[in-house]
Amino acid sequence: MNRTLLQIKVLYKDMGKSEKKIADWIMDHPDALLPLSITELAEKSDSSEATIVRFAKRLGLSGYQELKISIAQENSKKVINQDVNVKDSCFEVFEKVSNDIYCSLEMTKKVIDKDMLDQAAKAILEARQIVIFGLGNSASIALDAGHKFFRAGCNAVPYSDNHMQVIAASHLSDTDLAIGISHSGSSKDIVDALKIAKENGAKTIAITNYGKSPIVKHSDIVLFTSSPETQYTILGLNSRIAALAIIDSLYSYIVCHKDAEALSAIQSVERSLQSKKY
Amino acid sequence: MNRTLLQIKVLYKDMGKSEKKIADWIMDHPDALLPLSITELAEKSDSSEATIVRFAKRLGLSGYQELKISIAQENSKKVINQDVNVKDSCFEVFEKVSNDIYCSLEMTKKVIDKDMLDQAAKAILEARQIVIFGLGNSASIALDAGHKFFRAGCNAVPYSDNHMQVIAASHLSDTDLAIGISHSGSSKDIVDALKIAKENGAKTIAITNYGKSPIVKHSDIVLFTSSPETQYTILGLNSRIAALAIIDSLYSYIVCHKDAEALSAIQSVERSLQSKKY
DNA sequence: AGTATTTTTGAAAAAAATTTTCATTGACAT
DNA sequence: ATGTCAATGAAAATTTTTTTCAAAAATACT
Repeated sequence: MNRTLLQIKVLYKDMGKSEKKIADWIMDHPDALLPLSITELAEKSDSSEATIVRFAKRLGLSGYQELKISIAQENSKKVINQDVNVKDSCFEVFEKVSNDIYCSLEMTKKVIDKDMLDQAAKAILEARQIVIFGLGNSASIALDAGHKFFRAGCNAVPYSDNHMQVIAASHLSDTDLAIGISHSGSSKDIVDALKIAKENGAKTIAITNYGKSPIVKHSDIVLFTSSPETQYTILGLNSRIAALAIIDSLYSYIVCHKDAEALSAIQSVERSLQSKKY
Repeated sequence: MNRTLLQIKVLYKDMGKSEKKIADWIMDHPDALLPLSITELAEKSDSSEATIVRFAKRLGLSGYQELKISIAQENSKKVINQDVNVKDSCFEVFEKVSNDIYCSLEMTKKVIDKDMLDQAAKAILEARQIVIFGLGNSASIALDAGHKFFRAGCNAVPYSDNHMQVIAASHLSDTDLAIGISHSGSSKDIVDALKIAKENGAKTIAITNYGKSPIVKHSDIVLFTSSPETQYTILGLNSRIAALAIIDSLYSYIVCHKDAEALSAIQSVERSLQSKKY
C-alpha cells in the first residue's frame, strides 16, 4: 500500500464533502488516476479542479501533478477502506492490520503533544523509581515498557495486578514516577492507582487514547494515542501499537541521553543475555 | 531498473544529439526528474521542450507527463531510516520510530508465508489448548497473544517463566498447540520448550525474525518477521511490532471465523469488562 | 430557533506547463 | 558546392494547473 493512499485514509475524516468524493474515487480507482488530467478527475469525482488542488495540498503535496506522481510511485490495487471480513485470507487481514497501524501512527503523530513527550522522557530519566500500571489489554504494554526502561538502566517495575498496583502507588514519594496505561482512560483500577500515586507526591504519566477521560485528571503528563475507527476499536488493537511506538521513542531517547557509565552497563546487559542463546 | 529507463538505453543509439543529452541527464538523475517541469528539464539537459516531447514519443509515450509518471512508477525510492541521535527531540525520535515500524511491516509483508499464516490461524482455531512462550523482550508479546486469543475464546495461556514453559510443554498432547516467540530464534529456553512440545505431539508455531535459526527446526509453522537494521536491532524493537501485527491478524481472523455462539460469548466478555470502567 | 462566523466549494480568471508548428541549422550524399 | 532530410529550438497554440473570489453550506453562538 502506498503512503499517499494511506495518508488519504488518515486525513479522510478532516475532509469536506467534495474532498471526500475525491478521496473515495481515488481509493476506488488508484490505477485509473494516472492518465487523467485534473479536469477529468474533477468530472469523474463530481467535484472541481480547485478542490482537487486543495485536496492535494492537504496531503502535503504541492499540487495535482505531485499527487499523481506520488500515487504512481508505488501502486497497489488493494482496497484500503474495508473492514476485515470472513472472506479475507489471513494475509489480507495482515495487510489491513498493517494499514490501520500506519494510520494510527500518523494520527498519533498529529494528536501527541511534543512538549509532553519531552517532559515524559525527562521525568523517566530523573525518576528514582518508576512503576508502570496496565490491565487486560494494556498489561502487555506495561510489561513491555517495564522491560525496556529496566533494560535501559532505569529502576522500573510493571504491575498488572490491581492490588499490587495500589500497594506500589502507596509506597511512592515525590522522587518517583507512575505511568498508567489505559486505552479508554477509564479503567477504574488504573485511574485509582494513578490518583494514589499523585497524592503521594509522585509524578504521573498517562498513556491513553485521545479524548476526555478520567485518567487525564490525575496525570501530570498525558501522552495521547489516536487510531482509526474499526470494528475492533473496543479492543484498541491499533492504539496499542501507537502506545508501544511512544514507549520505543522514550526508550530510544533515554538510551541516547544516558551517560557513558550507564551505556557501558547497558552493553554489559546485552553481553550477559548472549549466554541465553544458542 | 524500470522499463522506461531500459527503453531509453535500448533506443539511445537511434537518438539525435539533443535527445541523447536528455537521455543522459535522465539516466544520471532519474530521481531528480520528478519535480521538474518540461522547461526546467530542457534547461538542465541543455535542449528544448520540443525535443523532450519528441524524446517521450520515441519511447512510445504520449508526452512529457506520461514520461514522468512512467519513470516514477517503478522507481520506488527506498525509505531512509535515519538513526536516532542525541540532538533529536523525543518527537523526532517518535517520527523515526514510526518510520521504522512502517518499514518493518512492509518488509514482513514480503517475507511472510501466506500459507503458513493461514495454517497458523487454522491451528489456533482447532487447538484444544494453546500455550505461548516468550522471554525478555518477547515476554510482552507472548502475554499480548495470550490475552487476545483467550479473549477470543481460545484456551490460551502465555508463559514467561522458563520453568513453567517446560512444564507446560511437557503436558501437551497432539490436540494442542505451542507458540514460541523469539526475535533471534536462538533463545535456548524457547527453542527447548518448543522441542519438548513437539516431542509430545503438539503442533508448534514459531514467530521469529527472518533467517536461519535453531527455532525453525522445531516448528511446524514458521511466521517470519523482518525489520530494518538500526542501532537497536539487538532489541528487535521493530520486529516486535511486526510480530504483534501478525498476532492481531490472527486474532481478527479467528474472531471472524468463530460461530455465532462463540461470538456472543465474546460479546458478553466485553460487557463484563465494562464494569471495570468509570 | 435565528443569527453570526467559519469553512467549504466551484466558476472563472490567471498562471504555468505542455504540445505543436514551423523556420533554421547542420550533416551527409552527390 | 548544393540539394535533401533529419534534427533542433523559438515561438505560438493549446491544454492543464493553480489561484482568486464570491456564493453556499456547515458550524458555533446566542
